[in-house]
Amino acid sequence: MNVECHTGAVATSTLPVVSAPRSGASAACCAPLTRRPLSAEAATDLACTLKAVADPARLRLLSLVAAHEGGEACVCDLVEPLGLSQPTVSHHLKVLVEAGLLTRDKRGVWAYFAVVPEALNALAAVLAVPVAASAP
Amino acid sequence: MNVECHTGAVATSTLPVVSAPRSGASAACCAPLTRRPLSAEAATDLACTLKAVADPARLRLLSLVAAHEGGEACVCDLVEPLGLSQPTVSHHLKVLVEAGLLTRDKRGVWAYFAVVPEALNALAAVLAVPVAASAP
DNA sequence: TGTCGATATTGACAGGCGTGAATGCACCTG
DNA sequence: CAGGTGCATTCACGCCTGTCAATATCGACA
Repeated sequence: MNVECHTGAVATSTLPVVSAPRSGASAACCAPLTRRPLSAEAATDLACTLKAVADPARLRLLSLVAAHEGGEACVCDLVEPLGLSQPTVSHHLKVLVEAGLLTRDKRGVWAYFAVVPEALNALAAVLAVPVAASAP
Repeated sequence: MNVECHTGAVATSTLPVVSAPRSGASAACCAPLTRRPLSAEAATDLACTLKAVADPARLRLLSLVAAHEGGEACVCDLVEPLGLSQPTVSHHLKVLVEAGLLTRDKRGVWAYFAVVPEALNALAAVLAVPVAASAP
């Protein structure tokens, strides 16, 4: 497992989800995981994005940011409720941004983060099992 | 991060998804991640299940099993396409089973694995962003 | 310009995790 | 019963990662 996890695009495929917020939009937009085997490369990419989400601190960050007033929050809003140090929170936020799940908007001294719904929805779409997954 | 990741139930909440395949069904069945902050405990549980999925080998396993004839596959069907050793494949399968994402059915000498659609769908449901996540 | 406050980066450490070799176990078959 | 086969477990190793302390960077403001 030495994967780099570059930008955060998970098999961007050919059709972007909505309008590619950054470099590579988000998670595999239209590959229902089940149905047919993933290629090793596609699996690696998907795993990169999932790894970004598979952490309690980052899940709470996503949750906190989304639930925050205006749909955005700055680091100072997040440090206390998480109970982690500021550098650690900053680190997790960076991971989420690089995975395309969060956007960073620096206004003055503050950095405001907001969730990218398309990214989360794309992830959900990959995991979801289509109605007839095993019935050809 | 020292979390145990016991059975694989992610905040089973009160209403089971379909009929709890094992001990604790699967992933948080009805908590849209966004909307309101996750508790530390809920986040830990969710992360446990997500960690089980956030691995290239295990993603491919899920994919291979689901796409396999009959919707089930035994270890010997999976070792070669994955390119990993049999013990490693067995290890990954165990992780997926303990996360409630796969079922193990030992018939004679062979162990047949099948995906638990409810578990994957529940995971997807948690990640998906409801239509109006930031508009109260 | 100098200082303060908010955030990001670096360095270092401990623990977790993916991996394979070797081995054990259960079940079928002769 | 003996041998073989499919799968699980144990052990050990190395990389990855989450965390914090210390420090750097950048913008606001007097």
